[in-house]
Amino acid sequence: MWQCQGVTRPAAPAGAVRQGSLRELNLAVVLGRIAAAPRPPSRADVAAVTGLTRATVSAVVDDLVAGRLVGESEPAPRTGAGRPARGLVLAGNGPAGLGLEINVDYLAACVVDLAGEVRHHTVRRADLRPVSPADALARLAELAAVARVDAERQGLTLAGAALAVPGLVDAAGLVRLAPNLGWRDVPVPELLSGHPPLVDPVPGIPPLVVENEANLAALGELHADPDGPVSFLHVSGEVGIGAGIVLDGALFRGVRGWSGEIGHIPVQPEGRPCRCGGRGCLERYAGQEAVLAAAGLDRTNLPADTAAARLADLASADHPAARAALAEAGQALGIAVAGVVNLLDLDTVVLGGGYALLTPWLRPPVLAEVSRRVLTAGWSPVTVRPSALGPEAAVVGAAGSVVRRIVADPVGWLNRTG
Amino acid sequence: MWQCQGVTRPAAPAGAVRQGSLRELNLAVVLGRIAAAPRPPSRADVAAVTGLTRATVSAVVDDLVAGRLVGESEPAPRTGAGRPARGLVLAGNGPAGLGLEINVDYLAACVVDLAGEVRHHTVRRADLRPVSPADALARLAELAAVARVDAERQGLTLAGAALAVPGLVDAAGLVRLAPNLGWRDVPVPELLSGHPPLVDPVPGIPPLVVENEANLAALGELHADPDGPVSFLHVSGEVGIGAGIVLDGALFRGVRGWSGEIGHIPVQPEGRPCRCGGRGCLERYAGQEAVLAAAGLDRTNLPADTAAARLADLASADHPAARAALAEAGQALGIAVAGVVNLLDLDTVVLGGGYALLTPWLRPPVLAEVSRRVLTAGWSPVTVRPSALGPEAAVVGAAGSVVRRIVADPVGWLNRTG
DNA sequence: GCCAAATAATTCAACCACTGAACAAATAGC
DNA sequence: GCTATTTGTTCAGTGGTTGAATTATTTGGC
Repeated sequence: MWQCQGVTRPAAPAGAVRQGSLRELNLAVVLGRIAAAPRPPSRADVAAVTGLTRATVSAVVDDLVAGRLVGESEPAPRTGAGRPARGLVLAGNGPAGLGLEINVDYLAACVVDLAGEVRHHTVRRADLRPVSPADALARLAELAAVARVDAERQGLTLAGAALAVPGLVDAAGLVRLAPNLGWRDVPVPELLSGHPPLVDPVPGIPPLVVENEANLAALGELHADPDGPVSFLHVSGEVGIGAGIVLDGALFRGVRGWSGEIGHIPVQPEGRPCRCGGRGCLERYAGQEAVLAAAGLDRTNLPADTAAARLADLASADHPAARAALAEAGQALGIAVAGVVNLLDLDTVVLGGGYALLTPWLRPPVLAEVSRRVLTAGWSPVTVRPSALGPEAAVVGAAGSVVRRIVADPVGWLNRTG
Repeated sequence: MWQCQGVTRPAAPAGAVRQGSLRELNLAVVLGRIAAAPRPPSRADVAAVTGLTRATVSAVVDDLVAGRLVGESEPAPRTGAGRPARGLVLAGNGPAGLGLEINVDYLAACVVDLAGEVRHHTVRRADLRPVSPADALARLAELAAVARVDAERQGLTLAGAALAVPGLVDAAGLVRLAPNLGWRDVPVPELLSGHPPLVDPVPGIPPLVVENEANLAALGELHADPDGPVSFLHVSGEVGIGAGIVLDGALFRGVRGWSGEIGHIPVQPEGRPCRCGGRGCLERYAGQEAVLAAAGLDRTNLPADTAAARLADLASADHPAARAALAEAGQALGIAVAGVVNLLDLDTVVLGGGYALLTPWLRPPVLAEVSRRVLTAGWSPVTVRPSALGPEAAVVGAAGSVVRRIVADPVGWLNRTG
């Protein structure tokens, strides 16, 4: 009688449900089930799970197969008596997503197919700070062209691209600020428009999304582990510190897409001045520069992407300054994370980017601060674990965001004219 | 060509769309449109906005009118030539929500109809700290019974109830901890089960939801201003400090419903010890107790609910200690809010509860810290404004959460057997 | 005062996609 | 080889939307 449940998000009555929407919605439902299933399901399995009849599922699957979104796995999984089922899998010769990344000392491109498999991956190391944005994007376009050729050779069609950038991006793809690259107000889509198109346009799928790398890394982590938590904080420790917030299986971007600036959460209100204008920001205690300085390392002759590995080596060898530096960084990180957990009630924190390698030394102080400062820590333990993808999370997440979009709404792909 | 847009939440393929779902979904769509319209729309208006045909809208509206969810406003709005439209309004004689609140020094009950109008409101002042949870809930049940009679006298049917509690509530309605009430592990639904039922059961609508007051207050604020922001932080300053986070028009509750514990965000990592076990929590700098002490007021002979008014009076009269106390509280609040805004990229902060009255003195220091510490403050101003509902936000929000649920999913009400 | 234009709401045959049951296909076990 | 069992397809039936035609009710011009 006194059944209780939380105040849930209202079932969004976004748009009206027209006649044809029925099929459109069920295409997404069936495709989503096939994508989420641990092993290739039969039509009958899908029908049982969704509540649709087998007749309907068959009809929907026919459409999906005709549109190269779903294939049948020939060696059907055997169960027992009865006619053997034909397993349904996401097509490996249909649409794919192009992931791109520009970072301080490398460019990267990768291709991910519908099933989430990485089918192509290139990283080109280069210090991009002295390079103009236009030149950097020109080099990126070359990588993209190579990726596209490789994808087509494998029977894939690039349906969209996402570019990870270490900075703040607005809704139009303008990079407002990427401090570590030295970029300010760089109109990425415009600068790329002179180059050959990256992808084949598909209705409903934006050809290029420019997004903060920490956000895309969080998405990558989300999709890397289908059985993982659906709500978590992903903290990327690079030169700066960014965070991606995943809530209920979706990236939370904030009002303007600028969420996750955890690096500027105050951890010592009147502490060290920060280039953001504030004082005592987390970045000044747990950012790469601060940790290297505390460990007594000279960052000028240490490539940014090897700093974490170097620190991990030293810490493994019981180097006292490195250990102390990581303990201090972990404590600062823990103070910020405690605030986040108090605010958002998350139960999982993923340490990504450079932090992934350093998890053994960062986790204890982070957990100590969390258990001390989080009101609900007694009832609900917080898990702190390293990223599964590490530094590749952003590119892979970028490519994955494209295919996820197609899985969530396959109608555009199915209706494409090409 | 290079159209850009953010990585959006995937269209949730929650459940399969069966044949009948079509009508169910459209009932919600049409009802939602009628609810959201600034003035009573005609059937034709709804058809134009939703994209459904007028024939369909008429059929759907017939169902809604038959189910007492929608009525026709007799004095139809005149437009020009043509047959006059009949305005559609949410019914004032259909379902309503019962809002309840238990706080430190009062009990409250209110009834809100589908349109969001408050049709009944009672507050009973009493210090509930010395009262046992069972007795407190017994008194609350009396208030509820009175509210129910009044609602029925007005032709309303109570379809569900929500109870606001100043504490942490789990999914089963168990109040794990309500420090200022002195409650710990109070099974509210069980204690209320001996009393006459609060509401008439409706399928799909939980008869009683127990929820944190700050969360419900944020919902109240959301519905109080239909043209207001859909994402904001609502900070309730009472004895403790709680926050409700509204994202895209929905309350964000966290993994276990324990989000919003902004009072325990560290603002001085090694500062004043807090009863939560941590140090330097916001509550120790901007909570009622801290502010009163800083202002030189004795909180023991000052009822909790008049403390804010007293402070506002003193501050208005240029009382130096009160001014200084509020400046210090505002600064601490600003540090915490800056962290939240950096993390979530919100552009609106609503000061509620006791803070509403104190906004003139809290806003400047809060804004100062925000503009100093938020990375994106230069491009995106943050608005800090007082709550529109003030201390009534939680009860009204509680009752409103019930009717919102019905509007979002009217099928349960329409299919009820009663 | 009457008629045309305009807008609102309803009616109705057509159609689309799902439903449910029957049926064909394919295998395991006896 | 026969039965039980499960998968997948076929097909008439049905619910709900569609679009056009029709009715209803007002304004405005002559």
